[in-house]
Amino acid sequence: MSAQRSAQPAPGKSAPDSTRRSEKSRRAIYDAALALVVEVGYPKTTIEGIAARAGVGKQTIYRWWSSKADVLMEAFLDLAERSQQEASAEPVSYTFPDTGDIAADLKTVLRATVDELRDPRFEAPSRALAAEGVVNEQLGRELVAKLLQPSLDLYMDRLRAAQAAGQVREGLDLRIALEFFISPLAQRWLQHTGPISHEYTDTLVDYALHGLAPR
Amino acid sequence: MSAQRSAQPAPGKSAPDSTRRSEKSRRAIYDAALALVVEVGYPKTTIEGIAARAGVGKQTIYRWWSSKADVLMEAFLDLAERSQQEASAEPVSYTFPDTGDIAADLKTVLRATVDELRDPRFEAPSRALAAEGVVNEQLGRELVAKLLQPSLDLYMDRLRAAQAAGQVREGLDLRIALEFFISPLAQRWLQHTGPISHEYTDTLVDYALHGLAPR
Amino acid sequence: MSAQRSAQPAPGKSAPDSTRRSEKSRRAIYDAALALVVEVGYPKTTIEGIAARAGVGKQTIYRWWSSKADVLMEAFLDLAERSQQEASAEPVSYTFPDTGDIAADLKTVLRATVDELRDPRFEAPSRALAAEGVVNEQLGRELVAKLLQPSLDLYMDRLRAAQAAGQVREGLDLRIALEFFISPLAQRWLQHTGPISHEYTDTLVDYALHGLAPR
Amino acid sequence: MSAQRSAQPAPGKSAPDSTRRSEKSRRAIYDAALALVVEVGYPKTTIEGIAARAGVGKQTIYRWWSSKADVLMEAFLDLAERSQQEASAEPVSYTFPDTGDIAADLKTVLRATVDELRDPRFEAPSRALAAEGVVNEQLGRELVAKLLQPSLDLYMDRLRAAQAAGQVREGLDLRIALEFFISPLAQRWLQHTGPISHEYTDTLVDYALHGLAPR
DNA sequence: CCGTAAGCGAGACGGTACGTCTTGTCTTGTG
DNA sequence: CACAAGACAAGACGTACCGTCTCGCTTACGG
Repeated sequence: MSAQRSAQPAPGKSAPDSTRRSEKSRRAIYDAALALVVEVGYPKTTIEGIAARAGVGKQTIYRWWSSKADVLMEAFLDLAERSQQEASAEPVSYTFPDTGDIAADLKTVLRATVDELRDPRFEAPSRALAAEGVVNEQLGRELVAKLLQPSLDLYMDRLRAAQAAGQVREGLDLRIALEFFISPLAQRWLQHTGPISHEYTDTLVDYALHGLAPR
Repeated sequence: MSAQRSAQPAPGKSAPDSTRRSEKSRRAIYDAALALVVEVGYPKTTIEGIAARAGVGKQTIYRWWSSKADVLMEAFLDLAERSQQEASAEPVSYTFPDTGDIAADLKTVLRATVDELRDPRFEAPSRALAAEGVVNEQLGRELVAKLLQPSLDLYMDRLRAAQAAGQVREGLDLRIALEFFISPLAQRWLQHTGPISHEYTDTLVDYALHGLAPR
Repeated sequence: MSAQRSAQPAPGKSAPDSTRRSEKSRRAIYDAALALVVEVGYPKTTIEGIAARAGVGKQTIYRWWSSKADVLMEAFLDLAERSQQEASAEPVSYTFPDTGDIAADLKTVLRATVDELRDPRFEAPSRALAAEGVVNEQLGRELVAKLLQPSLDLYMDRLRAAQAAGQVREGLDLRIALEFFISPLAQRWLQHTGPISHEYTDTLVDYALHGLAPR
Repeated sequence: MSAQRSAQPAPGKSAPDSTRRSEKSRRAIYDAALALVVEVGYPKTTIEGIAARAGVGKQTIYRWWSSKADVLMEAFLDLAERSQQEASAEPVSYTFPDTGDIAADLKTVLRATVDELRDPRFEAPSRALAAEGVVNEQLGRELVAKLLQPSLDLYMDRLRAAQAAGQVREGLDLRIALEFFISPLAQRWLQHTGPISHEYTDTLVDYALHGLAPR
């Protein structure tokens, strides 16, 4: 992904030949990066440390990625992909449950999200990336596009179905409606403004749907 | 503020005597820190740089603050205080408008918030601190307590008044209700998930109040 | 001594009033300086360390001395004076033995010198001062004048007496003759070019007197 | 030389690979160190200053040397080697003149030594190293072994030849005899106890040989 | 005998250098 | 030619001292 960026002409520097890239090194770097972020935290995770732990030369990292955040982002995307493939038969894309009961479906998904946000394997790198994205707009947008947007699209689809089924008022901007479910949880998690739990997301769904329901 | 922290026993290191602290240096450090964050960004803002720009020895920074984030947080709190005092007759505390129309009042305040989030003087340090808070829970909580909570309390008061006036349904958890106004804006700003504008926050208020209104 | 230097007009800075000087502080500073040089070595002996150990403000040191070497020099002179007063009835000045046998007398004195050079109470500060004097000519000359010269004068007197008694050839430059006894020992001690012992100095005396004896 | 020291196991820190060492940096560091010692004096010569002047990172100094004194010692040894190679056809070792007249030969060599001690290119670093050696026994012994001993050996050889030729008494300890020529000059130079000149060393030779001559 | 001006302990201050750590580039061999 | 290894220039880190500068507090003197 970053390799795509690097594959751009990159004036003056001839781009590396990605066909000869060592898959073993890539894996080792991902693993080292994620492990270090979990163990010592993002700020103390250094490129040198990743290289040493991965048994890789520093140049191998600089050749393929442009920054520590870039490494971590790819490592995390890879982690997310792999753990999805574990969890589901379908290779790449999540599916959003559709039992016909929009409230129940949203609660199910949000409960799963809460669990994920609390899983320490995910929490450390997610926070690190989120923090980086707050300050670095380019990386932030990339994160949103690659990590967040796919999920949001599934929500949107489900909400559209609910709207078609008359469970959500006509004419609503679903992008904004969606935020009533997502953003409060996001903010509590990002800014430590409150505890997150299944009860909390359930309440969120109830309150928000109340406002979205047809009159 | 940091002085209060430093006033804790601080085992092994005798705490500095805050009565002899140089006010001039403190001011110069605040100004330098804020200016540098705006000019070169948070990661490239260094303690050495702040010291040099403030015309101050590094030790004077390390004596009174524990980290770059700590310096910036106090500098920002100080900035916030000063710009409030400029803006209002009342010395320290904001007031939340209460025209009797909860929708209008919320829109007013949120529009002001949008303006503030876009003011470059505020944006750079706020983002830096927010990012730091995402990753560093202790600092995150401190930020929330000192910067966010006072504002949230004013929202809560206003919502309670609206509830008393019958504009908001009885029995609602206002802390959660509040998040419908605050969190979507916060997330859009923090994560660059969407544009923020007066129109957006107006819509937010309309949608959210719809769900909170009495049946 | 340094007070005498400081008592010079010192343009711009009014000289401190030495009549009001705290004797207790001076003593404490001497003791601290000597103890630290013995314990941690000269380079790691700092003015701050001396002040802290002496329970004295830094300014009290800077008021009366111009440098670490200056403090140590006075402290050492004081030590030398005190240990002389212990050792002899006569208050200040050494005496050089005169048994009529120049060889025996020189051997006696040089043996005592060897013992002193090996006394750890003296060795650390002496080396420190000597080293400083190698590099800092002004201090070096001061050291020679105050510490070395008085002893050398006694040697000269004794050699003159020996010359009068016909034990040393007429017409010799005694200042140079003297160096045959003193310098080899000095060099061995200063530069670690060889071991120093009573046997060594005895041999030195024998060899040297051989060259100085009348033909 | 330091590389040899560094080649010791050096527990915990893997030793740097001296085959990849930058010769250019080494030269630049030597030059900078010597120049700074001459220009600003040893105490004001800092590692940072050397690095800056040599256009070298500080780490490059710390990688190969353990202290300022260590750098200077190697720089000085290198200087000494280079200026010997300039002066003589024979690559490394000095030669001591042997005209058959021991007095004349000693005077020649000592006059040359006096000239060297007064050459400002040599004086500043020599004094700095000598001073360091007074206080730091390990470094002192290293200095003696590497700088002084080779010269002393040549003296010894010459004295042995003189002894064989009947110009010096049998049975004398030549190591001690040697000191009559060397040490007085050394002390005058080190401790500023007297002026040094060709006349002085000539006298020294005359007086000392007098005592060493056969009866 | 009382104020006032020193010396004093304390320690904050603007600085400089320390020795360490990391960055991103470059170089040297190996596979 | 990608790679592991790691030397290199650069520069920030947090610490230790430097020498100067207030602070209050004795402490002795001089009006």
